[in-house]
Amino acid sequence: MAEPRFQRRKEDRPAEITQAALAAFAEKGYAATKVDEVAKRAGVSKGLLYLYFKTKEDLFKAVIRSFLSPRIDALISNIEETDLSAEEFLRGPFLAFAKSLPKSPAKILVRLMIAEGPKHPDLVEWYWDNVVSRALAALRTLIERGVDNGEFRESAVNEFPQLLVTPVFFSMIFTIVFKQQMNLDTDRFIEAHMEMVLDSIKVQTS
Amino acid sequence: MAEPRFQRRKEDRPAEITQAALAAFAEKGYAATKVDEVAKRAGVSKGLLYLYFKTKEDLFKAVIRSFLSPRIDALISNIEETDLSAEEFLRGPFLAFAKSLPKSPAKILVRLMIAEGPKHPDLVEWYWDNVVSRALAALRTLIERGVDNGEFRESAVNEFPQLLVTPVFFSMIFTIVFKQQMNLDTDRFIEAHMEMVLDSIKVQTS
DNA sequence: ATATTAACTGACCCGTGAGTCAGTAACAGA
DNA sequence: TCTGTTACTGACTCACGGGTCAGTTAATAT
Repeated sequence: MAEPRFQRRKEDRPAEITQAALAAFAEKGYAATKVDEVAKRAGVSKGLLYLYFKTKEDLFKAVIRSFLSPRIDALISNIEETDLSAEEFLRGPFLAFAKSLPKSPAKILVRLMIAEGPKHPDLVEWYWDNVVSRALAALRTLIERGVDNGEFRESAVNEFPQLLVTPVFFSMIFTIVFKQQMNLDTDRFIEAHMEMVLDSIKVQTS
Repeated sequence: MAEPRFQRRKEDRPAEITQAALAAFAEKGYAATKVDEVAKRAGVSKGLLYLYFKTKEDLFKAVIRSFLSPRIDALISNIEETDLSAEEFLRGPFLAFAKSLPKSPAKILVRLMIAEGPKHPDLVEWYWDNVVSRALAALRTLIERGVDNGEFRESAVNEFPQLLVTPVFFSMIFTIVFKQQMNLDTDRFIEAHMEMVLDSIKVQTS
């Protein structure tokens, strides 16, 4: 009759805890978030949390890893398998992805990486290997394809594919830090930047 | 004869302490930096630090304020008083300033603002009022001057002067987070972006 | 029913570091 | 040289939060 005080759900706990931790870190940052608080959000005792994650830092790393990998994998395979022209891909799927990021929880993770990265070098290394360098390589491939096609001229974007992505990061940070002060229209901001880039690298056809 | 154990230097202490705090925060971040450690770096006891700054948070705010104001004032009055054309100004003083930022301690402060900003809303407000909004306004004026001169066409940069500045922030963050992984040539990166922008907004004269 | 396993709880421990304050000594003035 | 002022010291307090563990209870097997 009496409700059981808890259930045993070994499988789901880690994901639930990670989710709760993301929310908590998002609100308060890493250092200011208490492990107890994360446990409470996940509907779990602190002791159990320490059964699944050895330390608070360990939990932090798990949060980052579990949320970033899927997204970036999707984009990369998208680039590799698309049969759109380079310009079409940039204007279509890439732009859509870029515009979605500042609205997604990813922006929280980016902030956490900036804030806590220097204290967790092995996490940064993982992040570089599994996310950043792969994304940069994929973008570079895309641009080169455009050059080979005769769509784009050879330009600094070949060397610095980051130039495609600066307004995305800017938007994420700007909206996090200054959300009380100003409401940046990130969609139009990112579109405008894309126009500038294409203006500059497209081969004139007239 | 015996060396005095300390000197009384009311005037210089605050600046020395802020300087020490900047260095410490830069290395470890805010939360992980101990007040004792800041005091030690400044060659001062913890008690004295608390004579000049009421709390650790107070110290943090003082650090931000004292280092950012001067730089931004210089840039703004520069824009207002220059007799260069808009393009000349962008290619000259503005570009030089933009390239200098990722190499200066300013990048540390930017990281601190991102990391700690959400926990210090009044600091963010000050930063917005005294630094960001003024800088944006000055840039907007500069661009409009260019349009009025017939140098530039009307473009998204009028509405989003931030577009001029995205690679600067990107460079600062990228070099902080990934300094072990990759050495971004921030000068060329920022120059390349400037070229793209000018390409895109310059009125064709040929 | 009973025993066994292991998922789970929460009170406790203890290092850490922000902030205090009673005392000390540098400097100024007489 | 003595005296008053106050810049300065550093040992101390105490709240806080990461991490532990002895015990409890849900689920499973016999």
